[in-house]
Amino acid sequence: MKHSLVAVEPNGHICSDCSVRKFSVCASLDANEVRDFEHLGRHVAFAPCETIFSEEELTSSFYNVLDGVMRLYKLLPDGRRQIVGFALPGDFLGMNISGRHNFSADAIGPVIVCQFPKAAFARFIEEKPHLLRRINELAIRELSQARDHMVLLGRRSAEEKVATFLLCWRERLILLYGPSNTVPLPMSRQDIADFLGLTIETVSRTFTKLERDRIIEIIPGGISFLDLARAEALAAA
Amino acid sequence: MKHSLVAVEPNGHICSDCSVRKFSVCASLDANEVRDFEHLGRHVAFAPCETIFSEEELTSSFYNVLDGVMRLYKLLPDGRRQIVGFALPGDFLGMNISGRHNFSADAIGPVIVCQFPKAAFARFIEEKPHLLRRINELAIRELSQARDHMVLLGRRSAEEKVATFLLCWRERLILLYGPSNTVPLPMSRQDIADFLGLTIETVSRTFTKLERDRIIEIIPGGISFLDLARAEALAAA
DNA sequence: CGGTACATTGAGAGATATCAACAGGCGTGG
DNA sequence: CCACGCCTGTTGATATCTCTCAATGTACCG
Repeated sequence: MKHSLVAVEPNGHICSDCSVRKFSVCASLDANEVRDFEHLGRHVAFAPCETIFSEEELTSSFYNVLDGVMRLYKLLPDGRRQIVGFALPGDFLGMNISGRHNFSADAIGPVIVCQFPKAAFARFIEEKPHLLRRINELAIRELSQARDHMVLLGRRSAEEKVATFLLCWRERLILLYGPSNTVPLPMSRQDIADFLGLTIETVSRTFTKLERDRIIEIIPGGISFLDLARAEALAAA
Repeated sequence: MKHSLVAVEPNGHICSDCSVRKFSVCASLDANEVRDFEHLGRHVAFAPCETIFSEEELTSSFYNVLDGVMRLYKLLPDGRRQIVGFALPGDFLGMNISGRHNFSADAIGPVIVCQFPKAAFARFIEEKPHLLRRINELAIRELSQARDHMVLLGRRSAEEKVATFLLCWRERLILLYGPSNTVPLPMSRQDIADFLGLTIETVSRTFTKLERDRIIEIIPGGISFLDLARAEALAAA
């Protein structure tokens, strides 16, 4: 794996133009604060499959995803993997209590992040209670999603899991890129399986079944919904 | 179900004497602030199985658990239940983005909470960034626990689930009440099953198996660890 | 003492995992 | 440009774990 921590724009970026500003922590900052904020972060690009940070590693930076998709996961000692989430543009990563990351993060495709040194960020936040409030808001939202995912992992069948995943993923993409019934899936079947607590074979079979039932159509790099209503019925069940 | 929202001490309590102060959100407040804080909360007692709040209900209050154990859960439309956590003294409940609770909370045994009207609490927090920071800290810790639980739900066997649960529950009780190899389990087998994504029968069988293997001993209202090392080996696996 | 709720145990079924083979796409290198 | 190999995904056959259904046991309480 190449280790290409390339700074794309060494502090030459303009936050006020940032494409993820309104989704991100920075949404809470006013024009003046954004100017100060610009000196804090630097854009960094990661190649597909590169690791942004690993579980148990000391936290030296926080990250704001600008472009691309990341998988966030935890490993058991014997190698079993649980993906705890996928990060999309606007997501803010790295907050923790212990000073160590409590999950790992890989780039799925090419990824660009805005990286903030932890110490400088902590100093900046010190006199910005509204930024803290924004971060808190994001944490609470994530917590709510985490609980939803617990329900999925603990109490749903394979078919329900896959249908729910496809619908939720679609919703997230709609928020970012606008409505569409075609849903790109940049992650592998293995990633989906590890997210849903299934095996790759079960995921594959379930996709095929949903296609046979004319609920989705499998297309290269994603799926397309043929019958959203029936998909939602499966997911709600 | 009786609806006994009895105010135990109608604002006659003294926060500085509070048993959960050092575990709770209030830990971040200094002596003066605590005095103001006292006027905000009121102690409320709930009988076993009473509901403190329900999912989707409008959030009118936040709650600080003072005594007892609560189950926090979500229901699927068809009645399947996933317990997303158990609340113990010191836990702070009710934060959300949407203005509605995103899970339900029942008392397991008798419970006493410190209830804060949402609006008053929001006003109080306004000029107390350290309280906000404390709340954020608790949210981030919970998020980390939620992710750990996702790994358990998605990737662990029944035996691993039960062993992990017993050990984690023991750790939490140790933090509150000091070390012991005897672990009270105030929740029912059904609660444990719904927490671990199992059925009651599987939980019962697994308890029995752990006892046959001389790892635990089942006692009325709880278990006792006979071989902590082997339990930890099962949980780590 | 009987009843009810909870827990345990057993037998069998079913969903998902496991193991194995095969197919398709893509890049590389001849 | 085509052939080969690799990687990912799909499909099939079988195994296994956990669930389901049913019966029994146990503790608590009126």
